[in-house]
Amino acid sequence: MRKGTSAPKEAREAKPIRPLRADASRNRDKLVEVAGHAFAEKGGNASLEDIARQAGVGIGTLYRHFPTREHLVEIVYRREVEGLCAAADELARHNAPDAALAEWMQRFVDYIAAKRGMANSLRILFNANSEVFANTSGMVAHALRKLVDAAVSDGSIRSDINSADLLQALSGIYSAPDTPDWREQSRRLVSLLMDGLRWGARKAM
Amino acid sequence: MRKGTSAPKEAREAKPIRPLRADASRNRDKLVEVAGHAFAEKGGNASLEDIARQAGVGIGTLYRHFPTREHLVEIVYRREVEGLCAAADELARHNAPDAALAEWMQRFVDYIAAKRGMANSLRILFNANSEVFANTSGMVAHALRKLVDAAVSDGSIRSDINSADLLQALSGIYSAPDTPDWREQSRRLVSLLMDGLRWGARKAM
DNA sequence: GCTATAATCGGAGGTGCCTCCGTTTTTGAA
DNA sequence: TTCAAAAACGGAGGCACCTCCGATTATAGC
Repeated sequence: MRKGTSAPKEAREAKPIRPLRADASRNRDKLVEVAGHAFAEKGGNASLEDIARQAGVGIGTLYRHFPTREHLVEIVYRREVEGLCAAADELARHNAPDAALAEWMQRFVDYIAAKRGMANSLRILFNANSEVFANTSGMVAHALRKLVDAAVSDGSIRSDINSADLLQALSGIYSAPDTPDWREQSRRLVSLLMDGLRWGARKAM
Repeated sequence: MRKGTSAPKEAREAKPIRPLRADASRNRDKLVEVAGHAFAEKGGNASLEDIARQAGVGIGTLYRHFPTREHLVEIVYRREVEGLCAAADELARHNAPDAALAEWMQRFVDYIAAKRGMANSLRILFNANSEVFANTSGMVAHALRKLVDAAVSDGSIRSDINSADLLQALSGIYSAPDTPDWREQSRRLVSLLMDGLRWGARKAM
């Protein structure tokens, strides 16, 4: 939030009776896409006017679709979580179960790295509207569980661990302090976790 | 924070070798005073330009004294905590110990009520600079302890409770959700606490 | 294809943030 | 008292936020 005296926003996304008009829908998609890049690059307070400009629409259009900065952050956030979770299925189809798990966790780290910049907006969102997070964190847990279960069944990782434990470890990564080499450190940590998981698995390495 | 692309602020209050020039000191005091009212009335993002205007100085002067909004919030906050704690001694001098304690807790509630508006700035401050809070919360604890100890010694409240317990209860008030009748509810709660404290005291009521 | 109309666009405008720097004031040493 | 240097003042300027509403455009029914 920045503007001084304005009252708290209450505008909620009215459920459209009729589908979005074709141009509107196009613009909206473009805005979300551009915003994703902008937030990743410049953090959670990238200029909304820049985003509108890059998407080739007026600032008014941006605000009609997303009444507040947080609305936009939320959509971007949700879209990326969905992407991350979809990638889990994709990875599982094309890799050995343990490799899929390893790769997915690395992507998780990258994903979190991108989100650190918008931490502040996400926090505001969290206070206002925590159901979004309930949904999305549920999705992440589900994706992780499928990968872990597959790898356990396959015998490529040990069976005395469950996905909740692993999620706990990954959460720790999220809340670690924001040092310059955070990303590298986290990637090493994930490697370490994977080694631990493979050690003592039924299937020899 | 609102401005988009600006880098994080690092400016710290340089410790002045020489005392502030007379006019500067006057302006600074006036700014803090006006800011106190403004934050209480309009919340933590009252317009800084308004504050400067009301204090009769230019916006540049405000920013020279307080490089960020949070600096100003911090000073106001600290000043008010000090006032609250000083009031404890004052109350103790002019009232019976239990009355002093009761009154002080009510003032604590009022004080918190005023601060709810600036919760967001305080949170940012807290992340950046939590030593301020360590100091001030220590002061509050100390003030409360003196009042409680005096009332216990005097026999006007029961002795099987300590000031830390009471502080815990008061903290609960702080974190309660922000309903419209928050203040009234909290005042009643404090009354209730006081009744509990007096019940079973050595000295009959 | 044509048109009425509902939906959408887009940018001007008012406000706030913060910085920068020329101008003014205070200070203290002569 | 005088005056040069140091300190402080203050507002213009550039950018961003968000709102409002006249202009534009897609859509549905004919």
